[in-house]
Amino acid sequence: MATMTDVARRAGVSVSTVSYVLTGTRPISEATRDRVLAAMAELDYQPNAMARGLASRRSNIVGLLLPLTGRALGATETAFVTGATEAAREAGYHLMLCPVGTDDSEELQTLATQRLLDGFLVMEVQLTDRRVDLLRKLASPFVLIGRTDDPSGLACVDIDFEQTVGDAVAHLVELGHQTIAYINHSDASLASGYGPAKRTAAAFEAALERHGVTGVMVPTEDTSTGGRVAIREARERCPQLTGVLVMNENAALGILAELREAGLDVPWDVSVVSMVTSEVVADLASPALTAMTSPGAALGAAATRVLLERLADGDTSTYQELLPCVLEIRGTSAKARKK
Amino acid sequence: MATMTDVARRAGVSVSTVSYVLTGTRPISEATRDRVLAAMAELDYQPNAMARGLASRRSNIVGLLLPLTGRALGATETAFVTGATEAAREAGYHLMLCPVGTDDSEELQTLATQRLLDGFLVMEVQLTDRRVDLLRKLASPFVLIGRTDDPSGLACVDIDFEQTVGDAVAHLVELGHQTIAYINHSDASLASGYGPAKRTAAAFEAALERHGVTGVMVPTEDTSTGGRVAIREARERCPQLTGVLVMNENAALGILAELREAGLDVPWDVSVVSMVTSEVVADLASPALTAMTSPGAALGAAATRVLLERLADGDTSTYQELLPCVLEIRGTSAKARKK
DNA sequence: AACTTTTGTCGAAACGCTTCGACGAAGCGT
DNA sequence: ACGCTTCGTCGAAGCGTTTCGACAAAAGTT
Repeated sequence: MATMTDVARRAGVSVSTVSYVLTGTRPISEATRDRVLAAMAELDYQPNAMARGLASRRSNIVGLLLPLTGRALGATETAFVTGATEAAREAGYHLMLCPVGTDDSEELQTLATQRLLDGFLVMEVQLTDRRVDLLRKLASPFVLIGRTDDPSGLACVDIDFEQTVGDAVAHLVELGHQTIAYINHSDASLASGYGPAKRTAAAFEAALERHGVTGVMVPTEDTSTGGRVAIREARERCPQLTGVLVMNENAALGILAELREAGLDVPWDVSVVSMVTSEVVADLASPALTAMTSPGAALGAAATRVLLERLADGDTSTYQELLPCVLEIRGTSAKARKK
Repeated sequence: MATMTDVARRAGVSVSTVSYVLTGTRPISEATRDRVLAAMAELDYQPNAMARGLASRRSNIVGLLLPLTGRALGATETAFVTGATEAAREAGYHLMLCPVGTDDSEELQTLATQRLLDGFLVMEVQLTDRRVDLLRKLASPFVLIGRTDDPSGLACVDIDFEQTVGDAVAHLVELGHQTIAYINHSDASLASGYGPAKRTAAAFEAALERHGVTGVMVPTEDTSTGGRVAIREARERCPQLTGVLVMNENAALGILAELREAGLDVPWDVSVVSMVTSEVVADLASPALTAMTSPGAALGAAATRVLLERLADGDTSTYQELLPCVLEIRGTSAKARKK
């Protein structure tokens, strides 16, 4: 394995010159640069990442804090991860997956003080999140995917839930639906202060009011069965319901099945709009789900860009970027039947 | 940030002694060890990962080579990634996601010669895979998830497709199904030599013969629509067909929808068994899919363990470990109707 | 009792890079 | 032609560890 010293010797220059060619920190004459570059090529030289990291105090690696709950990642999260990874690579950075529980401060502290990572992307942010306090204390640069209840002083990239719910409800109302159910995440998420659950709940209320239509919110488990149970409950509480908004991809499929078995036709009897849904899952359903497609990859890429920017210029001010899910009309929404 | 020198000074020993306490490379007296440990605790000392990596030539990071095709990862792949990550962490290692195309040798070479990673986990292995040759040439330790056509001299961990297909067909035959369709991956995958596609095709033939039943194989796209098209074709070619084996989760849902719309009842008219399927997706379907559940997380963990073992003892001999998918009977398979 | 080993510790030399200060050679305004 | 800045390069001092050789003291071997 060739080292910088080898390159320097071969090019007839000093080690520091080689380093300057590599990093561009100081001007180098064209002639010298060419000689150095040639030497590198001939020797198949690759800078040693560890040595470089030690000397420069930057690893060019960012960590992705991802609480692995044991259950699989949804398509949205996956897209996020891949988006972030790609964006990092394009900027010459690497992405390290860090399966650290939301309140495993021990582990996170170790990770952050090891100097292995230049900064962090924080996923699955809670409304009050201990990781945020810790990272702040340790002065590690980080960007949240999501928001705490008070995002001042933080850098966040998140889905614009208010807008998304608003657009979804608007879509249903435009189609003539006057009674709309919102199948949210579970009671437990709501209680634990999970941001998306709380924000969408509020946004749903607001949207109903704005359009002067009525509706119910039913929290439920993020599973197919959860969807079945929820739609049953919703129809009991609101028999005249013709529009359904559902937070969870998995629940959406359950809802479709349950409605079909109840002898109701989707979209003609009931329209269903699924939120924060990936294309893959939307297409799995029959008919394919009309959905608010989550900008998973875009979110990941945006978050990464923001983090890298901040690493470069040391900026630490408040920053917020909200990306809406975009309405993708497929087969589960249609004009409401005349009463 | 405290360094080892600080700890040494505080404990009244030399730096090397502190290092020995940390790494256990040489015997240290109980008394000294305690003093050092105490000093570390008082100073909140954390070894610097870069310095350690430079000096020891090991980063304690393994790379996961994952061709990101742009489309999202399936549940199986996701489980694999999380399984690997967890296993690595338990052994004091980190996992880095490396989105490197199957034939982006350039990128891989850079990655491997950078000395950032101690070894590689290789996903999405092709029957003839250039990455394998490259890693071998560079003498980078690696473990394949999957197999090349000639796995001699390699370390592989893979799904036992032969066994899995065998079990699935056996299940259908036991239920009395005499004509079985196998909906495989696409023609393109087959042509490009994608291992799972080819291996299952062969295993399917063998299983049919073994049980003396008839069947067809239909390759198709890994989408819901793909499943619809394929089942239509299968029924045309084999009208008496009552059992379906399907490789792809997404296609499985399409098949269910198509059969339903054709007025056929699953499982009573046709039984469907989905292969290499995750629980989440299986439960999404109505009825829930009878499936060969893929051991995603277990595979990831196994691969990681093998890799770390090899890193530790420098072993480089052939190794192969095959994990079967296990049959999970849910709602889409039942006794064949008497003719 | 005279040896060899093992144990516990130290000092110093790497590991392969970045970065700082220095310094001659140009380039420039006057 | 005189200082002044800018350019291009070098040497050397880190960065924070691990690891090697050395060595005294303790423990085993005959």
